[in-house]
Amino acid sequence: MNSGTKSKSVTVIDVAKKAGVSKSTVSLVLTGSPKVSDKARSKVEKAIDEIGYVYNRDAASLRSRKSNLVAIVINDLKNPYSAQLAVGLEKQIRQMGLFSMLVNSDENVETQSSLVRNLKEYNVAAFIICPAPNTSADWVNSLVEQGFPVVHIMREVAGAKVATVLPDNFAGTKLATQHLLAKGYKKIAFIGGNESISDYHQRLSGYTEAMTLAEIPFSKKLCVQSKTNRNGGRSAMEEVLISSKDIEAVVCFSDVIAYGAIEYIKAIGKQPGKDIAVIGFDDLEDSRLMSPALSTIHVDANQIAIAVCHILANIKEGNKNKTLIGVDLIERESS
Amino acid sequence: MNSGTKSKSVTVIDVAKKAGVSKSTVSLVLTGSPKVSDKARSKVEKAIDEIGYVYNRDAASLRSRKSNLVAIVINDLKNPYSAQLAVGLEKQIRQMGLFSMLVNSDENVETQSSLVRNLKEYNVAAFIICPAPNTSADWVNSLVEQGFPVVHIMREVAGAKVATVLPDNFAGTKLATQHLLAKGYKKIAFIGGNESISDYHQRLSGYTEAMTLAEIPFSKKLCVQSKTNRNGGRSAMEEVLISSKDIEAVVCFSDVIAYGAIEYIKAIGKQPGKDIAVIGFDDLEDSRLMSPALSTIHVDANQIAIAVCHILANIKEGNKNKTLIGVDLIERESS
DNA sequence: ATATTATATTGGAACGTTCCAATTGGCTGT
DNA sequence: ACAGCCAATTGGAACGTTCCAATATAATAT
Repeated sequence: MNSGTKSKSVTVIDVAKKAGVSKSTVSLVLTGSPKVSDKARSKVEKAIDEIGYVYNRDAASLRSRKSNLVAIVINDLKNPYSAQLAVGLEKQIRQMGLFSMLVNSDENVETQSSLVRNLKEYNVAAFIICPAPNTSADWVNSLVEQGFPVVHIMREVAGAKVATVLPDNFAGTKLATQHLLAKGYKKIAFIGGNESISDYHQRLSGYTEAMTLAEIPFSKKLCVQSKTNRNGGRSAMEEVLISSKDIEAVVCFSDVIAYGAIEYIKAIGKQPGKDIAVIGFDDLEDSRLMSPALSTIHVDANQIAIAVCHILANIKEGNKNKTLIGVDLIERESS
Repeated sequence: MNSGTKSKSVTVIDVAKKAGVSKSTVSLVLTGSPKVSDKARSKVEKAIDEIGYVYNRDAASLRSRKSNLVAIVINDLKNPYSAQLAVGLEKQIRQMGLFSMLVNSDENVETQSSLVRNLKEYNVAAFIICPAPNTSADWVNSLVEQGFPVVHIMREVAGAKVATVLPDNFAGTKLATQHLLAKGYKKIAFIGGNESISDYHQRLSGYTEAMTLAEIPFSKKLCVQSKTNRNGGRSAMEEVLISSKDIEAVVCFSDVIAYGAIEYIKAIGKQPGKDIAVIGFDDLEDSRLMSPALSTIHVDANQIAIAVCHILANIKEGNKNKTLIGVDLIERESS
């Protein structure tokens, strides 16, 4: 198709005729102006219903140079936490009286920039971006310089002059590691995730910080990177167990990684939570339901959404700050 | 904000001046017309780069009454299969040279109609809808009558005059059930899902058909409905085991339901795939990786996306047909 | 050469809305 | 009764693009 040609549209002028007022008055009603009389307003509203008028936002935003479309650029919709976040953002944005559209960059920086290029043409009012790996600061900064409000979520781009909302990754894995230390475990691994994304470094240093404070020397062998999907967790667990058979506990980069790790632990006939303690990060819904239920670091997606919308609402202030969202330790059966 | 006022926009006229041609020529270049000389085209393209011009689709679609925006209205983005489907659709639509925007109805019919009302204002060219439960045929039909191309996916709305693409649910559960029967199981339950959505009935009848053909009398007790999330599967499994302790196998409404069922089976100390066989529906990525790996009915999300785009491309034919996507039995450890 | 056709280019009108400056109408106070 | 004022309403211009009919240019045939 590549076209959606509607026959002949009902315009504001048709409404005006039907209601016996001028098109300007109709426009005022549509934009919710307070300076229109109740009588006129109800006449217009009645006419709109009768005549089946649909507001044409193309014309409106062309003329007014305004938009209430917010783009949410998600890195990977298939990731359950991303999906949860997207849903939370969507709801929150709608509550602000704005409208959101969701697109998926699939962790691909070229797809991401192509999407954003298109979205600019569609006159979006703002961008909420969970940046794909290797997103360049220059790219983001130029987007901002062009006048687009931009908020980053979950990941930081070094050098980007952009407001960023993300969980307190450092505190999270520190908490997780200290929880395992308190249980008496000493040989603790950190598995999953990939150094091409900023949260990896933060989560890794939370772990090393806790280990260092406990005066346990850092061992590179105990840190194994992987893809961020379940399979990645599985093979990272396998790899770390090959080099260090006596591991007592693992801090996982995410819940999904933990799922994979638990799969592998079960597969070799050991019991997660008993033979090897496991703790995740995110607190997905499934983590509570699985068995053994997964201990994890809870990150409230709604809180992130609320913080993002707060920044969006005050974007004129030119907020370029980092907002850290607090995290909670959730202790379940796996640790 | 509620506005994204850009200072002063660079227009097609500025490009024309810079390139030394008329605005009409620039427009022809932008729309990819073949009737513009190579020389003029390259002059224009150079000017566009130099001057930093962004195409204004609001103006374009206002004037041309065309749009290449396709809305994907998903029922529940948190559901992994929906997410997979959404990603597939997005990619496929982009390949057609169109642009897609994703919104989430959250299984709520009011949210759904509010979203669609808004999307109409944004001049979308077509709607791809996975209808929320209790979507009315009248509502859909009026959308079609207004001239919007509409394709339904995954679920049918009785009485809706709309092209629909969905997996062959009936064949799927029949296949699944016959697979279990061939393994020698006779006491087979069907759990999960909810009669408010059309695929439930189709999947249920695939099961009953297979049972009837095997001359096993239908027992209502063996069919337990539930919410479509993991928890639903868990409690459905629990419920069906209370009334019939001797169940040998379960056909699950979906993989997610199967995950819940397997949780419960493990929780009561039995072995899924050994004590009780389990088969799912969808074939999520995790199903292959978990242990025991889940037997399931594979439904190719990309094939669905391709079928949808095919219909979209030929929408002028007024296609109102049902397109069934073939399914495959995937035999793994759980059965 | 000129007439003919095909090809490229062009300026003005139009899409449906909002903005602006101007007008109308209803009050109040004198 | 009239000036003054505030509130509500209004018509025309403008937003940036595409469409259309017309013109300019190039290529071919006579």
